[in-house]
Amino acid sequence: MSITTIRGMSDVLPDESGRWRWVEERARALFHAFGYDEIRTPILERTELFVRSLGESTDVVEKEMYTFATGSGESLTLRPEGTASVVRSFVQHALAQRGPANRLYYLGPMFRHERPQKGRSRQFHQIGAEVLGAGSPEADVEIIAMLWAFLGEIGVDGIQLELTSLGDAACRPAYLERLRNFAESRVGELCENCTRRRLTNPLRILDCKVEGCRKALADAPLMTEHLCEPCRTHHGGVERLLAALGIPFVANPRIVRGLDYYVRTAFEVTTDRLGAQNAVAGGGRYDGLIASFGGPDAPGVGFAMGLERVLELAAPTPAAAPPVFLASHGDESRRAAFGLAHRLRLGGVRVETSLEPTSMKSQMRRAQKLGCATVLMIGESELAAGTVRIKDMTSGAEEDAARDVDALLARLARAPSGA
RNA sequence: GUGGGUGUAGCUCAGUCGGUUAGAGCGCCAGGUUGUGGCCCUGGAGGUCGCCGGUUCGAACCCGGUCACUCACCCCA
Repeated sequence: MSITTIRGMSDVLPDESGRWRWVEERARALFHAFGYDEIRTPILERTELFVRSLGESTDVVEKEMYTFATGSGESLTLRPEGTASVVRSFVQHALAQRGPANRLYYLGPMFRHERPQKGRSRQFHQIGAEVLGAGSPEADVEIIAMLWAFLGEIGVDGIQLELTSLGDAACRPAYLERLRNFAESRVGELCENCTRRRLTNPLRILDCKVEGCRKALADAPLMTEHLCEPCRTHHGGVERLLAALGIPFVANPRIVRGLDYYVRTAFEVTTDRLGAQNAVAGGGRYDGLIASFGGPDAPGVGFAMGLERVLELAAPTPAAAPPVFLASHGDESRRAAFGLAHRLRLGGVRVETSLEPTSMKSQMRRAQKLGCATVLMIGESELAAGTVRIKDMTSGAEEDAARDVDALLARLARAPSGA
């Protein structure tokens, strides 16, 4: 084998692509019911878009982006997440003019240059949704409810919804100061990582897994205890609405988001079944991001879920209808069968045939292997009679029927296999 | 970027103390009645033993290097 996929990027082979399609189609259908429309943005964007939206000192921007320069010296980046592009598009095309709130979803590949491991690859796929232009708790809860409903629909279990508020520009700076001071007072007890992080990204020390840090920070001040009045009201509204919809959540004031743009609501859907990775989906509110890109002062909230991770946890894929096999014997029969297969296919039936002249035995074996419930056969006698033999693979019964496309289509639609 | 584990057929894996032509199961292809599946039987295709170098009369096996995959750290979807 000479040329292979590059590290961290994999093929989705025919045996698994049906599962991907199932999940994607269920998402589209449900999101549609919630009033969301798809938005498709380019996979490649100007590097600046991500640097400015995600934050210069985030891990994603600092070390995980696939960035390269074009011949003319522009710096481009393969998107590491979806929200930045949606916001860019919202501003560029003045989508605020479409109405008070834009409900959008997207789906597709994202790229981060990390060391691959279980549940983490360099090209991965996300399905995400955003509400742009609505700042109410209802918007947050609608999007969480949609996410939660989707995960339930495809049979993902063993998950929990974690929720917190990250405050906003009015209350977060003062809180961060308080947290820094607290960390400073315990600096001797912190791990090496946290000793450094207390300056660069103090929130991060709150979810450190090192035992010593957990103890040292057990009574650290929490953002949720220091929210300003508007943030507190908003957060209370979110919790109340979630409860009203019967969506179970656990308050986790130590949730840390990897991207700088989040304010107020932040949430995560977690599991303990994905190896070291525990996030299935995550999201939150990002009021201010749109304005910072020159758009209207519109608030926004959204989520993204990792498709590979969801695929890992979802129920088995529902079985697809098996094809009908059209077997033939003899050159002339083959030509007749070739034409019939074409017309049946135009009628929407999935028809398998042998593309080479092979024995009836071999064709039957193939049909068996494919799980066909019905096999159509054309040989010398059927050719002469203008009929087709229909075999029921379960009972083994055979009968002859007129070689009439409409009649066959009607019949196959009723049969256990076919359209 | 750092550490651990693993690399033999499409897949899962055997392979003795270093020994002659590298195996099994599954899968794939064909055949076992003249136009008929499953079970069974027979045959066939398919290998740079990850790669490079070293030790040796001789290496899948021992040594060094390297690459890939994988798990974990870090971080996240």
